[in-house]
Amino acid sequence: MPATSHAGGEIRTPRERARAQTIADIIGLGRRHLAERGAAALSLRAVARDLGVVSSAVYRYVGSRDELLTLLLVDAYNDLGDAVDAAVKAVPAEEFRGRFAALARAVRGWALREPARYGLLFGSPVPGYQAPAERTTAPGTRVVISLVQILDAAHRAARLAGRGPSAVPAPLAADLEAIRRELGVEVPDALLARGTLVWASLFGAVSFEVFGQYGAGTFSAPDELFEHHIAVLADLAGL
Amino acid sequence: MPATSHAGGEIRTPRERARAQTIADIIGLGRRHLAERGAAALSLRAVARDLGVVSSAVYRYVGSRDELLTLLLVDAYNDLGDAVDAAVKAVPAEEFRGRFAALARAVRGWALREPARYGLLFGSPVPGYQAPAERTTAPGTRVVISLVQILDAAHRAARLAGRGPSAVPAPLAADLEAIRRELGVEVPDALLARGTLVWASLFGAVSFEVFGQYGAGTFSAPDELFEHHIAVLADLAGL
DNA sequence: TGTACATCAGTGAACGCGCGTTCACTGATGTAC
DNA sequence: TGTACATCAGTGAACGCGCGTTCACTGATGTAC
Repeated sequence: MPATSHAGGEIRTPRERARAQTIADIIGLGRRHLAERGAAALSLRAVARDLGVVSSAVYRYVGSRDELLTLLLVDAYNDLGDAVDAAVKAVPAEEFRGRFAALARAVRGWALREPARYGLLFGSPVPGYQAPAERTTAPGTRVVISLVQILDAAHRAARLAGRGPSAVPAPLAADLEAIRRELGVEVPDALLARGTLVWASLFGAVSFEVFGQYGAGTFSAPDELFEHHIAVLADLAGL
Repeated sequence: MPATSHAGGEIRTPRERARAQTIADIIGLGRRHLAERGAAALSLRAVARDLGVVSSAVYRYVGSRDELLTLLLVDAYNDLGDAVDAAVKAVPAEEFRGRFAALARAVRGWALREPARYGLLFGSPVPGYQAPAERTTAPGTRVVISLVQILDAAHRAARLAGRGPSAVPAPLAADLEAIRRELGVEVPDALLARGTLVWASLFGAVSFEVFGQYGAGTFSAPDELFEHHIAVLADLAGL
C-alpha cells in the first residue's frame, strides 16, 4: 500500500501508472498460468520469468504466492460476476424465467471458456491455501445474490409458484430467515430452500460437464442437455 | 507383473504375501497423504519416507507417481461405491424412494468423511494427470449405475411418475437411447434426462458443502438442508 | 531552475527445501537339480 | 537334503529440476527546498 495512492483510486504519477500496469500484467500472467497448469502449480517464479524480471522483483508487487492466489480468486469471481450480470440485464426485468436461464447460460459459458479458473472457484480447495474471507466473500457471492434477487423479484410480482411442502424444519427455517434478513429479501422458506438446491444443482451440472464427469462421448449434445436442465430447474425454482 | 502371480488372485509364497502387503501399505499411506495435503501434493518420496524405505524402492511396486494416483483413484471410487451399495441394499428393494435417499446420504456421508478423496474424484482435475479410462471407468460409474437402477426398478414397477414435458430434443434423445442400451434399462427419455440432472444436483449439493461454497456459518443445520434436498430431488426424479 | 536527498524498481546471489526418476550395487529369499 | 543359480527387495548416490523467500546492492525516478 503506497502512501501516494489517492482516494477514489485515480492514478497520478507515471510511476504509479507503471506500477498499476505491472500489477495488471502480473494478474494477467497469473491468469494464464492458472489456465495452463492449474492453481496448485501457480508459481511466482514462473510469473516473474514471463514478466521478464528476476523472481525477487515480483515481491515489490505481491507479498507472497498466497496473495497472488487471492488476487486471482477475486479477479475470477468478478469476471464471472460481470458475465452473469451482463447476461441477466440483457433480459427484461419481468421475464423472470428468462433471466434465470440467462444466468445459468452465463455461468456455463464462462466455465467452459475458463475451466481452470472455474476449477479454482468451484473445484477442490487449493491445498494449504485459505482464502481470506474479508476480500473474497463479496465477489464470491455475486452469482447467488443475483439468483436470489431474480427469485425475490418474481415473488414480489406474485409470479413465484410454491409447489410441494411449504413447511421446513425449525433449524433450517432459522438459517433461511437469517439469509432473508442479510439480503433484504422476502422469498418464503420453502421457495428459498428450493432456490438453494437450484443454485447447487446449476453448479453441479456445470461442474460435471467442465470436470468431465459425464464420460467422454456420453453426451454428444451437451447444449441440449443443459437447456433441458435449465427448464427443469426453472420449474423447480417456481419460475 | 510378476510371472508367479496366479489366476484368481490367490497369493501363495511368503514373498508374494509380503509384496501384496507392501502395495496395500503404499495405497494406505497414499490415502493419508491425499487426505492431509491433497492430490497435487502427493509425492512418491513422501510415501517412501513414511514407508520407512528409500525413495527408489517404491519403484519396485508402482511404476510412477501417476500410476499411484490411478491406484488411489480406483481405490477411492470403490470405497465410495461400496458405501453406496451397502446403504442401498439395506433398504428393501421396493422402497425406491428410500433407496434413493440412502444412496444420497451415503454419498454425502462418505464425502464429509473423506473430503480430499472426494475432491480427487469430483473436484478440479489434477493438473498434468490424465486418468486411464480403461482402469477408471468401471469403478467410476458405480454410483450412477446404482442410481439409474433404482429409477429403472421403479419404472418397471410402474412407480416412476413422469411429470412435465415428456418430449426431448432429437440429439439428446439419441444420447439417452445409447445410455439405455448400455445399461440395459428402460427408463423413458424425460425421466432419464431428469435422472441425469438429479445425479448432477446431488453431487452439486455435496460439493458445495464439502468444498465450503456455502459461506462459513450460513447453514447451521446442514443435515436438515440436505434432507430437504433429498426430498425435492426424489420428487424431481419421479420417485 | 538546480541541487540534495528520499523513494522506489529491479538485480543477483544465496538459503534450504522437495521433487521424480535412473542406476549399479548388496543381500536375502526362493527354485531346480 | 544340499548345493548352484536366479530372482527379487531394498540401498545409496546421483542427475537435473523447480520452488518461496530474504538480503544487500545499484541505478533510475521523483520530491523538497
